[in-house]
Amino acid sequence: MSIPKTYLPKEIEDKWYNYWLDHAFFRSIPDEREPYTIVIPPPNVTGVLHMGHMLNNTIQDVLIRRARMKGKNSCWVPGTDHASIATEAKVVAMLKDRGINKKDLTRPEFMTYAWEWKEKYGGIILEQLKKLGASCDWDRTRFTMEDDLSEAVIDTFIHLYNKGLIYRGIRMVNWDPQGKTAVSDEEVIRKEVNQKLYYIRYKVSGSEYQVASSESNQSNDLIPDTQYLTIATTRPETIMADAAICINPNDARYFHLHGKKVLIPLINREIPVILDEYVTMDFGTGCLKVTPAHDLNDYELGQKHNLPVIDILNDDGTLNENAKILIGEDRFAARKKIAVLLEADGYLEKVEDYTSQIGFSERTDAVIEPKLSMQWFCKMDEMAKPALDYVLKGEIKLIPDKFINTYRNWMENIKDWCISRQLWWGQQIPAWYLPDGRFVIAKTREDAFEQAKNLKSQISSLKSEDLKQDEDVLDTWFSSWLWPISVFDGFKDPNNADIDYYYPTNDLITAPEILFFWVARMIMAGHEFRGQAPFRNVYLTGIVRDKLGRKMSKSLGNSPDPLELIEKYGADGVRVGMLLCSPAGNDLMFDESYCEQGRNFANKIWNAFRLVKGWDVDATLPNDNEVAIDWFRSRFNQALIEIEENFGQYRLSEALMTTYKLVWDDFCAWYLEMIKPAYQKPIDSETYDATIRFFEDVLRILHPFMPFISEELWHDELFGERAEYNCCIVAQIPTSGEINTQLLSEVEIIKQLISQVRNIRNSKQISPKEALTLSVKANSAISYKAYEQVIKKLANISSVDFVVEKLQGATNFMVSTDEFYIPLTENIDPVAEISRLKKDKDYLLGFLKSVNAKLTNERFMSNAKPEIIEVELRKKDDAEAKLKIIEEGLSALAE
RNA sequence: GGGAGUUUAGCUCAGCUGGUUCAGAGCAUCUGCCUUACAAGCAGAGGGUCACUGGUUCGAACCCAGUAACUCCCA
Repeated sequence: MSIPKTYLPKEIEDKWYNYWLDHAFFRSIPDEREPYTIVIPPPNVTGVLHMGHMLNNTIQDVLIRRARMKGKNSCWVPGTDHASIATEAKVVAMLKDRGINKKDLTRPEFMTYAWEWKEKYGGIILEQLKKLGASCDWDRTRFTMEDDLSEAVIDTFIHLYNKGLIYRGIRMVNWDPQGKTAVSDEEVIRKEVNQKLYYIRYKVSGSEYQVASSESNQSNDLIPDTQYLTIATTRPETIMADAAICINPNDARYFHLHGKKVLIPLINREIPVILDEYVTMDFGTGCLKVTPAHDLNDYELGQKHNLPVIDILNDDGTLNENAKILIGEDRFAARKKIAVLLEADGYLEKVEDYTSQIGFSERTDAVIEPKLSMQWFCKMDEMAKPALDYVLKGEIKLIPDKFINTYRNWMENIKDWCISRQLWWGQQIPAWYLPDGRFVIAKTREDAFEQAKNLKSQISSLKSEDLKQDEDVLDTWFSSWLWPISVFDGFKDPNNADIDYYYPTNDLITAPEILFFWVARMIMAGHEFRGQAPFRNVYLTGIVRDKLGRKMSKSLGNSPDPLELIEKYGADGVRVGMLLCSPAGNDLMFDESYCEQGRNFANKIWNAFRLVKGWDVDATLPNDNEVAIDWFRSRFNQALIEIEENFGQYRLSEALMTTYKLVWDDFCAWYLEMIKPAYQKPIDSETYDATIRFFEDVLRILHPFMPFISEELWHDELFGERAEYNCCIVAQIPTSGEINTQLLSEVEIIKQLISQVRNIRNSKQISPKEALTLSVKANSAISYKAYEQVIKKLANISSVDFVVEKLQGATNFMVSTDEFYIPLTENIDPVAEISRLKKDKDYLLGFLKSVNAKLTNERFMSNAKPEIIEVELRKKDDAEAKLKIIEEGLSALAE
C-alpha cells in the first residue's frame, strides 16, 4: 500500500484552503436561505497571531462551518482594527529607527508614514488566520479606518453631539505619559506594587509664636508636636502641588490644628488645614495631603473645599515650573531626589515599605498619571439602560450566563466615556474652533465655516482658514462599537441588501475582558442606530493561560508560537487541541499535549481510512454483519443528537469529545473491528457499501472541527466520483434517524462480555492469537445467538455453546445475570476462584443490606417517588439473582 | 473596602429537577503486547473523605449557613 502510515497535513492543508478559496465556498451573498452571521472581533492591525486568537477563531470557524453544513448562508466577516495607540507607537518606533522624530513631522506627513506602515505590516494576522483554516469571506474584509468606516464614525459623533450626548469638559483622566495621551479606565491595568510610604513633616505656620498651653485643649500630652504635623504619602514629589492638609474633624489628636495653616517643606508655600470626614483617622498619621491636580480623590475633595489646582507635571511626566524645584526632572527621579532633600532638611520622619495597587497603561505599560485636561466625553447612562435590558430580558444571551451579573453591575454604575485621544492615527474629532475659542461640530471645513458664520456676534471677516480643527482623534473603541453595522455599510446606506439580510448577526465570540470596552458599547450602538441588538448570543471564551495558570504573554515567554504549533501538529490537530481544553467561559490551561492528542486523532482517522481503502469487495459473499451495521447506525444517530444538544448549549468541547469518542471508540475500535474481514480476505458488498456511507457521515460531522483531513478524505475515489463543487465543506450534516435502544443496550452487554474474555486472557497470559471456546448460560432475555459472529471475532472464540447447566472445571464470569464459561487446559486455582467469588458475595451482601434498609424504611417508602422505589426493588431483585448464582458457584467449588 | 465566581482522580473538566450497583470522561500513570489500518497504536488495570464544619432531608457532590484557599471585576 502506497498510502503513508501517518497523516501528513502540510501540503494537504494548503491545497484545500486554496481550493476552497478558488471555488468561493467562503463567499456569502444574500439569498433566500437563512443567514448565519459572525463578525470577527477585529484584531489590531499591529497584531500577530497569539493563542487567544487561535482559540477565538477556532470557535468561530467551527460554528461558521457547522452552520454552512446545516444549509445556512454562513457569513463570517473578517477585518482589522486601526488600534490608535498601539499602531501609533509602532509607527513612532519605526520613524525613530529611520532617525525621524515625530515632532518634526506635520500631521499629514506623519499620516503618510503611518499608512505606509499599515500597508506593509498591517493585517499579517489575517494571513495567519488562513493557516488555521478560517473560512472568512475575505471579499468582505474591512478596516476600521477605511473611508466608509471613518465616515460612519464622524457621522456618529455628529449625531450624538446633536443629541446632546457628547460634551467637552475638564476631567481627571488617566494620562499615559509615555504615549502622551489619555486612556480610558478600561485601558488601565491595576497591579500590586511594592512602594515606600514617606512620612513628611509640615511646619505649622507661625507655630513659633504659639504656646501650646494657651489652647483650650486640656490634653496637651496627646499633642504629638505643636510645631509640625506629619503626613504619609507614596508620592513625595507632588508635595509642591499640595493645596491643603485635610484632617478628620473628629480626630482628637489634631483639634489644635483647626483653622491653622502649614508650610510645604522646601518651597515654604502656605496652605490651609481643612476638615473633612473623608479622612480615615487610622490610616497613616491621620493627616492627608490634598493634591487636586494629581489625584482623583483629592481633586473631588478640592472641588468641595474650593481649593486651587496646581499642576506641576508636564505631559511627559517631568516636573514643570509650577513645582519651583527639580524642574525638568522625571517624576520618578524627582521622587528619589526629593526624599534626599527632605531628609537633609529634617523634614523626613521615616520611610516604610508599603504595597498598593497602581495603574499601568495597557498599551505602553507606563504608570498612569491622573491628570486634569480638556477632553471629549460621551454620556453613557441614557444609552446604557436599553443595552442592559437586552441582556436582562434575554434578547441577548451571554454564554456562560454568569457574566450577566458582572454586566449588570457595570452597566448600572457606568461612567461617561472619555472618547478623545491625543494622537494622530485615528479619526480626527470633527470640532472646529473659532479664533475666539468657540467651536462648531461639522463633517467638513466648509460645513463648519457655514455654521460658524451663523454664530451670533460673529465677526464678518471670519475666513474658512481661521477655523482650526481639534487636534485629537477618537478612541479606537469609538469606531469598533459600530463594527457589526459598519461592516455591512449600515451607516452609508442604512437599507442596503446586506445589512437587511445579515443584521442582527447571530453569535459574537470574544474574550470576557472586553465585555465592557466593546460588547456593551456595540449593544448601545446597535440600539441607537438600528433599534436592534447587534447579535443574539455572546460566547465569552476564557483566557488562555499556561499550564501553571499564568496568562500567556510575550514578556513571560510562555506562549507558544501558533504557527509553529500548526507546523508541528497540523491545523486540524491544533484546532482540536484548542477545543479540548476550552469549556465555555472558563480560562483554559493550555498545554501542547492537547495538540498532540489532536494530531493523534487525525492520524487515527487517517488509518481507519487506510484500512477501508485496502479492502477488496466480493459481490457474491453474503452479508453476515447486519447486527454490526444496525448497531453502528443506531449509535451514530444517538451521537448526532448528543452533538446537536452540545452545540445548542455552546458546549463545544463536549461536542468535540462526543465526536471523538464516536469516531475512535465506536467506529474504529468496535465497528470496524466487527466487520473487518480476515487478512487478505474480501468483504461482502453490502457491508462495504454501508461502511463507506458511515465513513462519509463521519467525515461530515468531523468537518467543522477538522476541516482539512475531512476534505482530503472526502475526495478519495473510495467514495466515488465527486463533481468539482461536491466538497465536504458544503456537505450536509447528517440528520438523526431511528435509534434501536434495545440493540444499543444489548451490544453494551456484548462489549462487556468481550472485555471479560480479554481480561481473562490478560490475567492468565493467554495470547490473543489462541482461540478459546465459550459456553453461555443465559438467564436473561438476551439472544446471544444473534451476536455469535461478533463475539467470535472480537474475543477470538472458536465456538460458542449454549448450555443450561453450569460448566465444571472452567473459568467463569458474569455479565448482568448471565453466566459464561471458558474451559481452559490450564489448571484452575480453586482457592483463588473461591476468594474472588467471596469478594463479590460480600460486596453484594453489603449492597443488598443498604437497599433493604431503604425498602424497610417507612419514611422512604412514603416519601420517595414511585419510580425511585421501583428502581430500588429492581436493584434488590438483581442483586439477589446474582447472589444466587455466586452461591451455586461456591458450592460447586466446595465439592 | 464593595461585588461576582471557583474548589470533584496526578492534570483539564462533566455531573441536568437531590434518588439507577457507595461519582464519569479525556489525558497522564502502571502491566502486557511491534496481533498485517494505526506504537501518533492495541488489550487490560489502578487511581476520588466530591475543600472543610455544621444544618435541612427517608436520602446531599448537588439545597442552606459558616470557614478556608484561589480567581476575576469595581473602588
